[in-house]
Amino acid sequence: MDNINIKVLAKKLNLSTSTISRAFSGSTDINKDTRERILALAKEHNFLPNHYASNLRDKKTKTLAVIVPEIANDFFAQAINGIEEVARKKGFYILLYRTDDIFEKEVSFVNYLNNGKADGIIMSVSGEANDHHYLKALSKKHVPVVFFDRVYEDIDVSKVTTNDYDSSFEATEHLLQTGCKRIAYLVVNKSISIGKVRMQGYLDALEKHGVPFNDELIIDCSQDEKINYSIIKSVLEELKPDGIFSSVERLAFATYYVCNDMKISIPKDLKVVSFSSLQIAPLLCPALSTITQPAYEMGIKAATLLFDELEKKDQYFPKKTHVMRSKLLVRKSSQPE
Amino acid sequence: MDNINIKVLAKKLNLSTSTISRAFSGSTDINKDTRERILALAKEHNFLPNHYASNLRDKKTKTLAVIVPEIANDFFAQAINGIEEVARKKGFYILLYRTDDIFEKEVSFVNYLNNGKADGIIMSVSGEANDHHYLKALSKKHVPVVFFDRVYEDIDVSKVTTNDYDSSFEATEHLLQTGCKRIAYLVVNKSISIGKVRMQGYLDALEKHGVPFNDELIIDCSQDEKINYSIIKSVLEELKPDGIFSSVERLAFATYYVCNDMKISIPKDLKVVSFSSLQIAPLLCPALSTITQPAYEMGIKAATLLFDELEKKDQYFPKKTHVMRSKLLVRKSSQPE
DNA sequence: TTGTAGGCGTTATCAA
DNA sequence: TTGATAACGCCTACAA
Repeated sequence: MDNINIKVLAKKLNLSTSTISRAFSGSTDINKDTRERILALAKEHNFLPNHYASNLRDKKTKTLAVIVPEIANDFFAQAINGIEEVARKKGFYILLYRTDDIFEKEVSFVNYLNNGKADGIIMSVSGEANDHHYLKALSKKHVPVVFFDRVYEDIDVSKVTTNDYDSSFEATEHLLQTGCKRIAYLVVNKSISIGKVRMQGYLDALEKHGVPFNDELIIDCSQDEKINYSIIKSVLEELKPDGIFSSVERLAFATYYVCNDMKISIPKDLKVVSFSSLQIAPLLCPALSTITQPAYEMGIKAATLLFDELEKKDQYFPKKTHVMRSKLLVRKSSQPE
Repeated sequence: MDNINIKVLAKKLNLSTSTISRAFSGSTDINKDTRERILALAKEHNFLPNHYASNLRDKKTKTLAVIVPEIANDFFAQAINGIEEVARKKGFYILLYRTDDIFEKEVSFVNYLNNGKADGIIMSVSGEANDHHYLKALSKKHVPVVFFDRVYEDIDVSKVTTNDYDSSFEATEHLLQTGCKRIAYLVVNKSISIGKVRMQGYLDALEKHGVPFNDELIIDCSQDEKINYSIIKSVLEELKPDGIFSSVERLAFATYYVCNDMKISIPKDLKVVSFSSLQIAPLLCPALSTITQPAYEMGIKAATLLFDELEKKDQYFPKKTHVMRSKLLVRKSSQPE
């Protein structure tokens, strides 16, 4: 019994395919007994209606595409958990895609989604704000998109972000108050929006406190951990900053490794604060001061916005930008002696 | 221009739908110019063949389902990375599902996959070895399955595991050699296979070294972090172990938190070793001794086995069990003074 | 090299 | 309450 479908069931029960179909659709237009007979036989044969065939008919995939730069990162892992939570309640499934922060991968995946593969997309973007026609094509097809955390400003979709500017400002100010004079800003790609916004908070805090801005201390890192290690190593050797403000978690880790090897003591010789949603930040050596975003809640919110939009497919849906609060958690790595 | 499909393209170009279809299938039975005209127009309209319709015809979804207990965990995150790597090269996509270690979720998702939703399944299981007919139903439909890390022994599918017994034995022996006399074994569900195997290594090491086994020191924890915290706290208060061997990463973290709060010094008062693929284990306070599994490679291997099986769909495919090596990495948390 | 026609499995519409 | 039929978009024999 290999290929089971409603036709086969119909024949076995001397019913029509439409009746079988109704047994699964929760329709009320069906006799209770009939339904039960059908479901019993279906169960016996482990039958469920073919998802792809149903989709072909109603153009509903019950699938959400989630696009993130990386997975092995507590922020995204928790955000995905939040998205999944909501999706599951709605009976939706998650198609996951990782871009490794490579813009081309993002484009190719989004294009792939362009023909009915998913009902909606939740993404944290990976590129710079230049050519986004691939995203505009989606909106023509009424595939709703929600950005979270990393967004393209020029695209009119709902967005879930955190108050990065404020947090960056606060973190930088905190470092200055602990006595730092030379704070390096670590960033992966300073021209994408998230790098820019976070940097602006840093810059403005410096200005407010009358600390001259030093271009050298903006450290543009890469995707490659080894390269980052050597970049940071030479920064510490040559520029001798007394504070590090990292816009991305893994650059803080790289800093820790370099400091371990160079016997630089955190926080005595160097204070470190980083954007990070690492749950075990308090367990690091020393405990890492973080700007922690409500990752799980952001996932929930992004998914909720997406479903709101999906459920009002026909009407115009005003795009919303939801800004959540991140928190500066001062720990040992940035404490004054 | 909302609904674009091959019919529309055909009409615009005065061609038949079959010709359009051929332009996308890489068929050679088509004039180069014709193909280019078609592809050009398609691109202009951002058209790609509808995945669901194609699937309905060829019964190929180009989708892999991945089922894991949790996502916010370096082991699984890295394994997923490995799976995705292979999948992407084959042009496949990943449908991700998280069970939270709840058996019912696993069953319901597997059942859902039972009707042509995915071409294959890679999973790390969440239940005990009892009723597995829901998995057997899959094999009847020739949906290949590969287990990784957490497996059901009684199901005949390919498996990718690590030498957990040896590593547990080695880790326990290591703790004994550093002078531990009372080693507690932390486990989440001691009756599932992975808990059992890891425990056996622990037991045998104790026996080899003539240390009497104490039932009290097998600590069965839960899914809930707060509950785990209090379980571990009372264990440390009342049973006063001098060593902890944790079969699961998050129980080691819980131990760290408890020790921080109770001012128990690791490794002086308590030595800790844990299964964990946490990449920043060396940065913890103190650096955590781990049994580290080759998570990424396991993902690669699992996906490769699955594709091997998919590509030989018609022939009989002998199920393979691939055992990879995990490594005991001794760090500060289990060092003798 | 291109076109015609039938069917993949389901469901909505309409009729009985 | 149930059944017949057409259609979703695509692909593949087969025919031209």
